[in-house]
Amino acid sequence: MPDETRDLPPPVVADVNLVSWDAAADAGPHQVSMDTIVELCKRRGIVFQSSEIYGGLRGAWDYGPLGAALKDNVKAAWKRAMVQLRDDVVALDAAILMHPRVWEASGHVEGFTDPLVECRSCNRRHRADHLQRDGEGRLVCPDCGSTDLSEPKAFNLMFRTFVGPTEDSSAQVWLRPETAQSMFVDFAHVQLTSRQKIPFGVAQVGRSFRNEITPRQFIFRVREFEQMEMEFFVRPGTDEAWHEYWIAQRWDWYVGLGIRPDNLRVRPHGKDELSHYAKATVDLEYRFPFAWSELEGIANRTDFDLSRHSQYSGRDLSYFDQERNERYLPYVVEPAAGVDRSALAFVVDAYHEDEAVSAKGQVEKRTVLRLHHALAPVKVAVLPLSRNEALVPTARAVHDLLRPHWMTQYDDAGAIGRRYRRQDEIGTPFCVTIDFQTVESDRAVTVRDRDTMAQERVAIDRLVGVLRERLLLA
RNA sequence: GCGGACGUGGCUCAGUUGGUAGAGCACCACCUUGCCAAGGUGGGGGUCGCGGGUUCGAAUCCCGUCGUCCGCUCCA
Repeated sequence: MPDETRDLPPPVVADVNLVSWDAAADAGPHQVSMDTIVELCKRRGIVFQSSEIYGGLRGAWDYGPLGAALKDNVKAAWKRAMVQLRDDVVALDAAILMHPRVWEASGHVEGFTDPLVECRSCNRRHRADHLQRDGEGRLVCPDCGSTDLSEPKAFNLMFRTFVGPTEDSSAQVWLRPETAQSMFVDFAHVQLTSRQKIPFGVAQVGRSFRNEITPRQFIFRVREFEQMEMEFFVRPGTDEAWHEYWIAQRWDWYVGLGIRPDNLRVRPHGKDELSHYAKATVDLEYRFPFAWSELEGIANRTDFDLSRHSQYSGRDLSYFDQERNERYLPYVVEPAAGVDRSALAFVVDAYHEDEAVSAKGQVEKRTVLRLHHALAPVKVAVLPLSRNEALVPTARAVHDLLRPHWMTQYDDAGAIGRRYRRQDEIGTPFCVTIDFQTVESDRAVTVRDRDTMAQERVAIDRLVGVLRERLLLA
């Protein structure tokens, strides 16, 4: 007798903020403007425009030293939660270039390259060359009969390139518009070699490319971006429960990394909004300064993808469930997140302006990025109280002590208060300060907390241990 | 894609009716202070997004182009 609950998810303990779509709720209050975020990112070398000295390229952005570290941290946190801490998800790192037939099977070639018109009455899209015309030669919508159609447009949202030296059509390939397809195409191979049983998932972080008509909102909508996608293969009939499960899991991931729940919501897609492959989709949305916008889509893709790839490749991608003694084509639940969007949301949510009392006793504005420790680009800054020659060698030694453990910065330029502010602005959780007492008597340093600005004196011998305890790295 | 606005040193901006660019902050050096930013002195850095045109002469006028923002559109 098979255990009927074996392939079901654990119960969902949901405090998920399920909301229905409400356009009126669109204009929420924002603590910080996008301009401020963009300016901070540019000024501190976190993110700036690609190819800027040539005038820039639309929809392409470069991550500077701190941004690269932030982005790496986001991806690492995702892989840790999705793969490392789980028995039932394995990783994949597949090629961006894939056999062109993949995109025929997936529906992307059809959907992306034909001249399409959109009906302004019923919002359906149709191939312009398949429509009838009325007596006056106007195209007619086959669904509602309206002639109010948009001009035909080539929806060429995939980037095209060529393998090999010749640019003939047989050499044409696409840059992938999503990472998901490699998980489907490689499904059987990964399942076999990893000895996974359904339910299980395949996770991948990687670049995708979409020739968006209108890149917008800084790094929110771009043409080259990174995705964190996981395809979770389940037995048909258990898909809806797993869908709920993953919605809750993904919610917890963002909240666990510091996103305020008030700024996060789950928006189920309406029927008209569903993709061709999906039975149900929800968007996990963040309240960006410009609008509530999608961070991640969590879709029930059914067996659409495996079925299509079985059909197009001629390979049987069904799965034999030994325990149930039955063969079936697995259903797929897919949490698909954007790295760039998440990074942006983490920065926006972490941005705070508070007040601090200056050396002169005046209340001054302080900008602080309250990033989760796991996401902060720099974990510890080492600051000698001054550049005095009595302090510098010890400060350097302390820095050398810490840098094997974490990403650190050493800074001795300018007043100590200014250096604290610099670190606050990039979200460094702790500053370690070396003063005269350190070298003259107690061999201890002060550890200063980013959020409270409180300081504690810690012996250098205990420093690594204390910081390890304080740093919440996952 | 359409309409509007904009594009001056790393950042934020000023540049009068066209005559070959300034400020604050930042940065660097030195001095000073030394636990929560912007004290002193000195210094580097821009030819005004890019290309073309008008003009004796353009950051300043015109055209094109690239890019940014807003609205609409689009958004697998």
